[in-house]
Amino acid sequence: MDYLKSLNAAQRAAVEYTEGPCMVIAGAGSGKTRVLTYRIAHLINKGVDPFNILSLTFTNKAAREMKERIGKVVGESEARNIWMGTFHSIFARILRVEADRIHYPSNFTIYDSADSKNLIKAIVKEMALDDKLYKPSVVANRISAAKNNLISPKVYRERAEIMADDEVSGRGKMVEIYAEYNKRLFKSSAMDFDDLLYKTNVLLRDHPDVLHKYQHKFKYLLVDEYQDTNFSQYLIVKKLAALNENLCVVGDDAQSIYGFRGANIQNILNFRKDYPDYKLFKLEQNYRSTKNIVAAANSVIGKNKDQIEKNVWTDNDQGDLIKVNRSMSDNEEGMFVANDIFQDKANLHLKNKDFAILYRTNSQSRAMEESLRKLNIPYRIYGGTSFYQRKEIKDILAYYRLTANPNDEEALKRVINYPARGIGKTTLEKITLQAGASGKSQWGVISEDLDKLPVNGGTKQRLNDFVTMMKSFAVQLETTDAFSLAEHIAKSVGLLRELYADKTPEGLSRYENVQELLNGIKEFSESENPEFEGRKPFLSEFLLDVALLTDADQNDEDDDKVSLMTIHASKGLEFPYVYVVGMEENLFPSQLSLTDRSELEEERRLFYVALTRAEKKATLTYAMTRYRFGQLNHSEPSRFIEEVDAKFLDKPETLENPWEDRSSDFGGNPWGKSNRSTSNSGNSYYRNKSQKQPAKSQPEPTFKAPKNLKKVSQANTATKPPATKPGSIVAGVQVTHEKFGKGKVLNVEGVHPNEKATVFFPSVGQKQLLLRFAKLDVVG
DNA sequence: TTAGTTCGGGTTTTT
DNA sequence: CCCGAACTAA
Repeated sequence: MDYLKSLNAAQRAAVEYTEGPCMVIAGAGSGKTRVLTYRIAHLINKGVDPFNILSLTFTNKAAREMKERIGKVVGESEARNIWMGTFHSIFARILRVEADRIHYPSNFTIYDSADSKNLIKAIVKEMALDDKLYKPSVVANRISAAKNNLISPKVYRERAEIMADDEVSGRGKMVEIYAEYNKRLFKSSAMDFDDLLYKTNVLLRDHPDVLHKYQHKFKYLLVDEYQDTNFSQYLIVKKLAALNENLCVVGDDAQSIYGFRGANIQNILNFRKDYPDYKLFKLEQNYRSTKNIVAAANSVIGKNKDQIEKNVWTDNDQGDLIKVNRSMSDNEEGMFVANDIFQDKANLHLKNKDFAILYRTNSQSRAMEESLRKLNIPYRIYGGTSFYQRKEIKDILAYYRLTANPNDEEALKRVINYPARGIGKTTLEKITLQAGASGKSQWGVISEDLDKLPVNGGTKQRLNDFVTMMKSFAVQLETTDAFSLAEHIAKSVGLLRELYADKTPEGLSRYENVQELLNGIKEFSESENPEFEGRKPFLSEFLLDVALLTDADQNDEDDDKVSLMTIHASKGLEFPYVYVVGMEENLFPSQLSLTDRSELEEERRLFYVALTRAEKKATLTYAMTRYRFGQLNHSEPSRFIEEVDAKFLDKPETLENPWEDRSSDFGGNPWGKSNRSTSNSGNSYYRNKSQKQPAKSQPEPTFKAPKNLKKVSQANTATKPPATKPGSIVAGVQVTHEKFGKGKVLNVEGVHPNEKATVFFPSVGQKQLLLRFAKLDVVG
């Protein structure tokens, strides 16, 4: 048991205390993962069957990596049998097994947040509510909060204070939306993210035999990032652990950054109430960062009121001070960071992957990317619009989803008219209406009750063709392997062709993305997994977890690239050199957090997380001006810079005067002289300087003028009489058309208001024009 | 019904 | 600036 020797006293105690409840408070960089890994390895070495261990992590990637590390100690064949994954993926798996208990099919679809919001949007529209008031994001958050606190629509109605909240905000119909939303999910054989936890609670509550089964199965429970669990998750853990109480939770209250998602620090604080005889371990020695970084981070987090007392310290070197840099603009900030990386790399012989750039919001990546590209520094963005969120990927996945689960409403809406097949908005509305009235899904309506649908024959035919096509895919679900069917569908619906035809750079990348997805499915098809008993997996099996995959789960080629990501995404990671950019008021801390103490404290913890990612050196940067929604705005340095004890900062005097001449900063920068955008930024800086005021106060008159002009010209066209007088257009007359010029009417057919004229224009040839629309003037 | 265009509004953070 | 919704033209 060599691994025990590599642990310090506190770590070792936590690893060896295997029976009974315990909590490990793990300061940043204190070897938490190490403890978790060895604890599990230790359990297995002591004879615990891996099948009896459930370990819940925050990301699937963390689970994968931990399994790998455990495998190195106890052997891979043992490690693979541990139940390890995120709450969502583990309990989705269990829900599929036990689906019939809660009256769901086991192949239920998992709606991602975009699907949820679309459904909410549709419901708000159907209920004829004000979509400004009932914004999908607002409604989704409210429903999500309810579900995370195990409040069903029924309970919601009974809770006066919740209902009162809605009334006060003018959203009294919230609970009606919630109820309908759940109904529609069920009808679609779908669950949203929160349902995966909610329904697990229902399952364990209403089916004692099931609870019993899993209590026996999971004799040892571990929960990582416990500070980020919500009530729903807390209760699942509590129930599962109730029999054996071999529960070990690991976390750090100082790193709780998911309060907006319902995470509840109180879960940590309440642990002692649920398990009065619990054992507490504190990991306080930091192995990651320099003394300066640790002390600076401590000085920041000390400003928070709510926290568990601990003393994080380190034996590491003193290290560099934390550098603070001011730039004139967001672009210049990007240039500074890229330039700094470039120079450090050369001077200190570092690799790209030694650097990370962290920001509060995804939109900040752009300025960084541009600058890195200019210096040919390879980088990788984590998060952002994830691969699976891209339109082209969601479109094609929607076909697969609908094939596997025809009741999936969101999938059906996505593909029924894409690529365009003449089934428009009106038709879809009729289908939805009838689905609501009949209790059937939309698919049920078009596949079973098509003759009752009040649409014309052509539309009926097209709907029928669509149904026939989808059925032809469905029959192959269990005969054709995942890749073959996926490829067949992509080709035969014409999606691949349509994307291939688009030769714009964006179109090209869309096509490549779809190819990448197909490659992924191919890989999956050929993977050898005992679950599939020697045959190739089916497409439905590929779909099971796809909604739970995120960018962080993408294969992590050990490329030598600079990492760019949000601070949230950086949790649990570490890098020698870290830049925290956009250190500005209203950005970090976020504007939305300023009115609420607990939210501001969460922002501060976020800053703490950012700082403690750094091993050797941290750099904080902020810009005086920043583009937001395409508009230049003035910004102030973040209060968090002030909150770091000044003795840990390298904050040059020159920062005091924002308008001094800094043009020499550009001397010897690696961009060279020819680079236009460098000098562009310089120009904007000088322009600001000469006006001696920040750019924000400029009212931008030049911006508005053309807008007004446009409006005027629009009004003019609107007041023009609709050109064609009824009855004046007959075969033989000469006409003029705004675009096509002179022409001769050859024929007029159809009855009002659908008269269609065939007109010959010497300029463009023969045209069919609807008189109701076309502006035709009779000549003479 | 569809395609093309304009308009308005949005930015936290993510399983 | 960038997206989707709404509007407009055919």
